[in-house]
Amino acid sequence: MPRAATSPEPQYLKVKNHLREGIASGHWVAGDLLPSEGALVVQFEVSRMTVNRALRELVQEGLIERVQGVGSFVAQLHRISSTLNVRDVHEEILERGGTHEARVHALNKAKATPQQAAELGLKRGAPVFLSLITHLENGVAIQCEERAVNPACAPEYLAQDFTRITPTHYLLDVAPLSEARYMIEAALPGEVEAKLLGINRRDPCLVVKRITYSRGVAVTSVKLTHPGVRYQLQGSFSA
Amino acid sequence: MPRAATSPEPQYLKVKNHLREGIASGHWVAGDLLPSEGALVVQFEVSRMTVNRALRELVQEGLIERVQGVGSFVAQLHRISSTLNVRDVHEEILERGGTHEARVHALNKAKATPQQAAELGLKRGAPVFLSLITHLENGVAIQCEERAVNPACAPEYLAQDFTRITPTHYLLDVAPLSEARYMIEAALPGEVEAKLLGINRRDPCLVVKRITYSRGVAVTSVKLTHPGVRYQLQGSFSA
DNA sequence: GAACTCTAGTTGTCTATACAAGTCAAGTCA
DNA sequence: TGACTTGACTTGTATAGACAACTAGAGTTC
Repeated sequence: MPRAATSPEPQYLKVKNHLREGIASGHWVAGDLLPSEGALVVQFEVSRMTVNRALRELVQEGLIERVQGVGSFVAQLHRISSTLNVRDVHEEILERGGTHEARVHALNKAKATPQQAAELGLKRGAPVFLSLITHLENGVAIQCEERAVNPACAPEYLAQDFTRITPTHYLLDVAPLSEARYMIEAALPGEVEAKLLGINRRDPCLVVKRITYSRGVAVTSVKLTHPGVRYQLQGSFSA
Repeated sequence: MPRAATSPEPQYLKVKNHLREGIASGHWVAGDLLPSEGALVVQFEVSRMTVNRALRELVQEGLIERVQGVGSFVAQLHRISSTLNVRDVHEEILERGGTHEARVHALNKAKATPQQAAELGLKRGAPVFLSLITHLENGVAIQCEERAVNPACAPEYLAQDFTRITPTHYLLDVAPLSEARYMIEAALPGEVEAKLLGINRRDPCLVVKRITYSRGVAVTSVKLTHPGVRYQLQGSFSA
């Protein structure tokens, strides 16, 4: 049977929205058994593949859970999860309509400290590239970026002009991102960070530590220090 | 044609992994044109629906982008995005193997301050329910929870025993979650928070502010203050 | 050269069917 | 009673084909 030709909204979305609304409205609550694929096929007069796609996507969105042989259930919505974007600061500032300026305070080769070696999977004392850069939005420092780079992944790192391209951007170009670990905490700035950010050592900072991997190899570890008074992470979540 | 009966890994996953690995290995880099569905159908000897599913899921994961009439391309991986779970503190502590204890310091009705009214979409001076609770992990305070609740959404809020069930959990039971906004920042604790958390007023704190909505109506706004030295948000991301 | 048409190739959606695999309860048999 | 079988129902995956919507480039016409 050919589909209704003048359908603006795809059929699978109709099924999906029907279930979504039923959950949002409380018609089905967490744990409830939803209609089976077969029942939805009859109700919406579509093929099972279409219903199946709708349900698979709802699983993917975390709204429902399915058990083979049993049925589909409304998921426990007892967690508020949201996509946190840890983004290139340059793009982020431009998106806000601000101007971005980077100041390179250090860019050199050094022997890895034990911590750096552990984070990057190098031998203690092996060479690493280090950079210390502050990022300014409309002339005000909002991020202090302390970075250690695995030389094997970006041999030309020291030759870059980081006032023109951010290390994040450069490294993503050089080494395809495959994995990242991050940690967010509140802390007081060190002496260096306080000076570079132009803040008092007692001013709280939002610190993001991140290690990124490419093809299973640690490329870089970075500590991003933001003045708490000038920087927030924001986001929203929609069921 | 029947599928190969003894296939442990589904066909669509084979296609998906092939493309994923090609991207991770740098065989295709950001912006590259990927093989068309038709080409993959020939290469893997599967139906187009199977290839299509693989590609749709890769779009969903942000690894590729598709343009109708043109082709499929490797996405710009210039953002590290990760699912941030802002979870019920009770579950979170139990998952770490710790013991959770809640202390209710206040639980009362009051007139909404202008800020509370604005956040919850109420009239200034309208009644709101307020609670002030600290959460302890293994006897140590790790979170101070200051909450304002829209009475229309949870009329029985004041009658709950929040030493037994967390407000987060109770509210999610009463009002199905549909949307949330959050903000994460570093700040110094107020006098009350410092006292309740047993920390110095100069100790930096990780503050999460969150407003949650149910069916478009604001249910609750909450400010969660964590001692920076005892609490971190962590996560990982995998392409 | 500029505007238009046509066409091959691509993705987006949908169908009808099929078999595999898992669950559960009713029925059967020792 | 207890162990086993059977069958109905569910989801998971896969197929072969179809039409729609869109794009880009080649070809045609003016």
